[in-house]
Amino acid sequence: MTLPSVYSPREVERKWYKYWEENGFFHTEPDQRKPFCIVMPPPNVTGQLHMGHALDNTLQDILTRYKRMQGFNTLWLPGTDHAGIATQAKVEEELRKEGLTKDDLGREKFLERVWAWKEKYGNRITEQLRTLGASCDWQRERFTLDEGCSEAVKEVFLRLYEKGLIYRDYYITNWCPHCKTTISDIEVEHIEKDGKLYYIKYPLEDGSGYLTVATTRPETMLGDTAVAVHPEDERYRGFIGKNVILPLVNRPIPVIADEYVDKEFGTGAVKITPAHDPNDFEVGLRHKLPQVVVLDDNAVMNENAGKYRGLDRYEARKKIVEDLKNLGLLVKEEEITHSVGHCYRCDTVIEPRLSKQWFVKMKPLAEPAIEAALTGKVKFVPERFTKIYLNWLYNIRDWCISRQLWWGHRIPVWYCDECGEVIPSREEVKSCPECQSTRVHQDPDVLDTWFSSALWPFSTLGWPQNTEDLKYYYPTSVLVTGRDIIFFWVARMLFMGLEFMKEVPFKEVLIHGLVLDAQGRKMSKSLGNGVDPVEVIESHGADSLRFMLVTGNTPGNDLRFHFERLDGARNFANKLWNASRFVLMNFEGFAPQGIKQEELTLADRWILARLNAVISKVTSYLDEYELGEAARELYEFIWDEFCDWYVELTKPRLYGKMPGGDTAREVLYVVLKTTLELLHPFMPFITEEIWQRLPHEGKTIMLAPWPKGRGDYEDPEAVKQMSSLMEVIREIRRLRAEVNVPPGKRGEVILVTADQELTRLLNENAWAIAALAQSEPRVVPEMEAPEGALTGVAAGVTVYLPLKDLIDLEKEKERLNKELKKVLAEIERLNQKLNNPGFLAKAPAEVVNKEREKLTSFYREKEILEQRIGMLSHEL
RNA sequence: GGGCGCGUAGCUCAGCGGGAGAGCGCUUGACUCACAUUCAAGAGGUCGCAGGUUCGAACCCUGCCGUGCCCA
Repeated sequence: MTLPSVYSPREVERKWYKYWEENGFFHTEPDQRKPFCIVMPPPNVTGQLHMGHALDNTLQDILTRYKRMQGFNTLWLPGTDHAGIATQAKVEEELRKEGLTKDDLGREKFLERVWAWKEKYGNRITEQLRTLGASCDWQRERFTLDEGCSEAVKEVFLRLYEKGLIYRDYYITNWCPHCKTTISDIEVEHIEKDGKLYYIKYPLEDGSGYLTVATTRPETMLGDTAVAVHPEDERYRGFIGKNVILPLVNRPIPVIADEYVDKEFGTGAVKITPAHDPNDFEVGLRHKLPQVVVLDDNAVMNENAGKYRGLDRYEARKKIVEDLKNLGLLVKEEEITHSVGHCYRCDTVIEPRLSKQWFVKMKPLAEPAIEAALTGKVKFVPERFTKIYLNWLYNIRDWCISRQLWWGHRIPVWYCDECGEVIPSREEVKSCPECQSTRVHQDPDVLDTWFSSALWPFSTLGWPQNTEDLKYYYPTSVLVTGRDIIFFWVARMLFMGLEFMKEVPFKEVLIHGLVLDAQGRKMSKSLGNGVDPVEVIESHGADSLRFMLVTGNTPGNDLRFHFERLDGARNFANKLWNASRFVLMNFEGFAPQGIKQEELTLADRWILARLNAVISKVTSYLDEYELGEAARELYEFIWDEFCDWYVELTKPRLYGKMPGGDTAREVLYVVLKTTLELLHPFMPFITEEIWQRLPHEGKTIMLAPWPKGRGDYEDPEAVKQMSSLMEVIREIRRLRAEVNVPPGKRGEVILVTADQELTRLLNENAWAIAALAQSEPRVVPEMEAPEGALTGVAAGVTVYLPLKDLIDLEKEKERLNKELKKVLAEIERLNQKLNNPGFLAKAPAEVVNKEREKLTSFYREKEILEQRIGMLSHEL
C-alpha cells in the first residue's frame, strides 16, 4: 500500500461525505436510547456560507459527532430561514435591472419570482455546509416557510392573539426608507456620528420674546406640537403654559413641562415631535399632544410639510435651516457627535415614524424566560451571557412584529371593509362574521422573520401536532450560536418555547464570538475583508479549517482569522497523515491480536498511559464545551508524544534491529486508532480516511464507540521513568547542538549515576538513547569528567560528552556558569519558601514534599556544576 | 451614562491559586529510510500599573490606565 507523502483533502472529503450521507449515517429516529438534539440556527436560504456559519456549524458538528459516538440518539436538525428583508431586497434588485418594481408585478407574481429565486439559490448554502462536513440529518431539513413551519406560525399568532398578547396599535416605530418597512428596536444599530445641533428661536405668542430650542433634526419641526422644558428649570418656569409660534408653519404650540427634558442639553428647551421621535412620542401621550406626520414612506416631506412637500429629509433640512437663517431665527449651529439609528440590513438612517403596527406584549412572556435563566433551567456557556440576556429581558419593550414586505408569513387577520371588524382566522376569510359582507381583505403585512425562527426548536419537530419527534427530542440539548443574536433569536426561542411547550427549548446555550479579520475588524461586505470558507475548504480542506476555527480560542471570545494558523492546521493534518502512512507501511500482513501486557516495553507502557490520560482529558473538555482545549490536547499528544517520541522509538523494533516488532505494531494500532476516534469530531474526513485503512469493525468511524480509558493502561511508574529517559536524551541533544555536532556523527556519552534504578533504566534503554540522541551511552556509578568534555545534568544524571577537539573550554565554562546561576537562584527561592514557617504549617504536605525534592535535586545539580567548573579552571 | 470582555514572548492567543506555555516569526544545525506542510537545538516575558487578601498571586479582591463590544 503506497500513499502519497502529502495529504490532499479534496477528493477524500468529497468521497466520505457522499458515503456518509448515502448510507444514512446522519439520519435518526426516536428509539430507546437517550436523545441528544441540536437544532441548527437556520442560515438565510439564498445566502452563502461565511466564516460565522463555518465556526457555528463546526462547533455543532463536533458536539454532534461526539455525542453520536458516545451512543446517544443524536439528531442535528438542519434548515434554512426565508430571511424576509434580505431575500426580498435581492429579488427587487434583480427586478430593477429589468426596469421593473415589485408593484409592477403585483404581489402574487412577485412572490412567484421570490420562490423561483429560492429554488435557484436555495441549495447553495446547504451544499456548502456539506463541504464543511456537517453531519446533520438532511432528511429532516426544514424551511421557515414550509407548510409545517407556516402552520406553527399561524397557530402561535392566533393563540397569542386570543390570549391578548398580540395587539395592533399606532406607535412610533423604526421605519427604514430603503427597505420600506418597519423594523424592531433591536434591528436598529446605533452609530456615533458627527452632526450639528441647531439652535432655533421660537417666538412667544404674546410677543414677549423667544424661546430657543436645540435640535439635530430641524426638518421635523414641521411636525412639532409642543416645546418642553424641565419642570424644575428656573430659567423657564415663567414660560410653562404659554404658547409659542412654530416658525415656518405659524402654528401656536404650547410650552409644557416634562421630566424627560435634560436641563443640561442644548438650551434646556426641546421641541416635541410626537410622530417622529420615540421620546417625544411618550411625552406626547403624557400631555395628549396631537401627532403630525410630516414624512412619507420614502422619507420625503408630505402634505403636512407645506411648501417643503416633496423634498427629501436632508434637502428639507438644508432648506429649512436656510429659511430660518433668513428669518433671523437661527441662533447658531454647533458641531456634536450623537448616536444615529441605522438599519442593520442596509445601513440607511432609520426614520422614527408613527404608524399602525402589530405588537407582541412582552412582559408576560418575558417573565418565565427570566425565571428559566434564574433557576438554571437554561444555562449559558460562558455563564456571563446570562446577565446580558437577563438585562435585555428586564428592560423588554413590546415587539413590533409586522413588516411591510411581501415575502414572509402573512398576518392571519382579515378586516371587514364594511363594518371594520377585525377577523383573525386560521382559514381564509370570505365574508365578515359580523355583518356578512364579502368586502373583506387580509392584512397586507407579513411577520418579522424572527417570529418564525423563534418557533424553530418545536416547529421543526412537528408542533402543533404532538408528534413522536416532539415528545422525544424536545427540549433539545444545546443551542450553539453567536453572541450577536442572543436577543434576536435565543431569547425569543426561550419565551416562545416556554409559552407553547411549557418547557425551555434547550437546556444549554453555547455562545461563541465573531470571526474577525487579521486586524481584528468585523468581516463585512463593504470592507471586503471577508474570507470565504468555501475557498479555504478548496485550498486547505475542511478538516484544516475546522481545526483552525476551534483551536486557540475560548468560548465566547472573538477569533481573528490568520492564514498562518490555517497553514498550521493543514500541517497538523499532514503530520497525522504521515504518521499513519508510517504505521500502515509497517502493517503488511498485520492483524491485531490484542496487546500482551508482559511484552510491553517502557515506551509502550508510557504511550498507553498517556493515551489514557488524553482520553479522559479530551472527554471532560468536550463535556465542558472547552473544544479548543480538547483540540490542543490532541494536537500535542499526536505531534509531540506520538510522532516525535513514540513512533521514533518503535523504529528499531519494526526495522528488525530489535525484537518486539509485533508488540510495537499492536501498540501503534491501538494508539493510532484510538487517537483517530478522539480526533474524529474535529477532523472528520482525514480520520475516516485513515481509520478505514486500519483494521476496524463497523462501517464508519463516525459510529465507532467513543474511546474509554482502561485501568490496565494506567502506569505512573512508566510515565515517570520515561520522562527521566526523555530528559537525558534531550540533554545529550542539547550538548551536541551546543557545539554543532552534525546529527550524522555518532559519539560516546557517559552517564554518571549512583542510583541503581536509574542505572537499570538507562542500560535497558541504551538503544533508545542511541536511536534518538545518536550517542552510545556508557552508564557508570561514578567518574570524573574526561578531559575535554561537555557536562550536563538531567534527571539527576551527570552527562559527559567527550568531544575533545570540538570544545571551546572558555565558552563551555561560561555556559556552565550561566546554568549554575540559574540553579542557585532556584535554590535561593526554594530555601526561602521552605524556611517560611507559614508555608510549612499551611501548605498541603504534598506541595511541601514536592518543593523539598526539587531543592535536593537542585543541590545535586549545583554540586556537579561547581565541580565541573572547578576542573575546567584547572584545564584552562 | 450603564454593563461586559480583553491587556501574558516580536505577532496571534492558551493558562486563571503552588516551578511562566503553544503556534507563527526569529537564530543555529540537518533533505536522518512517515513527513522539509519535516527534524533537532536556541534566543526571547518585573504575565498593563498600583494597592490588598493569602504561607504562596499571571491567576482572587479594589482602584487606575489602555482597548474593544453591547445596551441606553
